[in-house]
Amino acid sequence: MAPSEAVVHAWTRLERAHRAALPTVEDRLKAAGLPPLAWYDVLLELERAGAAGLRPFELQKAMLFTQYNLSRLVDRMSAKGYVARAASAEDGRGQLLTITRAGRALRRRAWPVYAAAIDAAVGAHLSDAEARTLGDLLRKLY
Amino acid sequence: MAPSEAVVHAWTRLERAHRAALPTVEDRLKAAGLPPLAWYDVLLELERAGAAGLRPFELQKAMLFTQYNLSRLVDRMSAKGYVARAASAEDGRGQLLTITRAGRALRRRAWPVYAAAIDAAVGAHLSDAEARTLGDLLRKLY
DNA sequence: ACGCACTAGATGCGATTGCATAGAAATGGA
DNA sequence: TCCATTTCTATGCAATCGCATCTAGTGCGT
Repeated sequence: MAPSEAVVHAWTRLERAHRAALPTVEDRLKAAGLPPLAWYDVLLELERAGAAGLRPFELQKAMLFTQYNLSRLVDRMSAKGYVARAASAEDGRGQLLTITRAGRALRRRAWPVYAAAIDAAVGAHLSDAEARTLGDLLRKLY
Repeated sequence: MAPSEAVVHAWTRLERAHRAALPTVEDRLKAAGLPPLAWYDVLLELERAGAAGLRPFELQKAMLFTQYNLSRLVDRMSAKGYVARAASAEDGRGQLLTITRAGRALRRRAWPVYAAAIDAAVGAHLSDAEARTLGDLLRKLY
């Protein structure tokens, strides 16, 4: 109930680190004429899912997105032709999302920009060992 | 330019940890009838600044907020009577923001809820030593 | 088969964000 | 001093988010 000072500090810095790093990445993507980060994440998940595709609710849980935000994000992405929506075979309510060829191309094109941005936002500040420790600790939070 | 795998993992987990923790905190504040987290941060900064107050651009840099978002946040907060806007004495363009009595009261009232939320989102998952290490590593990112 | 609670997903509407730009005052030369 | 540049803050407008709710299917108990 009453967090220790170390916990409060960790929280505060999580907030600030995120507020510093995210715009760095988003700005670089935008500067390269690429869509926002969330689009990349969706494409990556769908690409990993392969031909089997993913249901929106699975994507939602994987990405920790709200239901309505994912619904609209998929709207935008399918309007641009990066993801395909098909009726689910097993569930009459549901859909099955798959990445399109254009989606794969976009993800491939975005990766170098994204990678450079990650390096600028994170890699430039930490040694590899530190990055590993940081990742391990953050993993415990969710 | 090409981040190591450890760096990419750290980035990914930073994103996810933040997406998990932030809604936890925001939801609890809302459930208690309190305003969003950003309001708390503003009140805290202004309270620390004391009677001298802070200029909007100082607050903006301290909080890593965009200029227009801070401008509008201050609009809302001063409309509710939590912060006071006064013309700056030294700079004819600028303002001087101070926290009001009501603002201090709100912050005091919000803290127990916020503290419990931080503990749920962070403290529950980490030992104190881990929290300290995490805080130190995150500090390097900004 | 029926009724009912639950899940999947979409959507109207108001609030907030992001972008671009405006306006007004300070600052730094020539 | 005068002009150009930069800094500080606000704002119109479009895009996105958050909330509440809706529709359609599913699945279970009887």
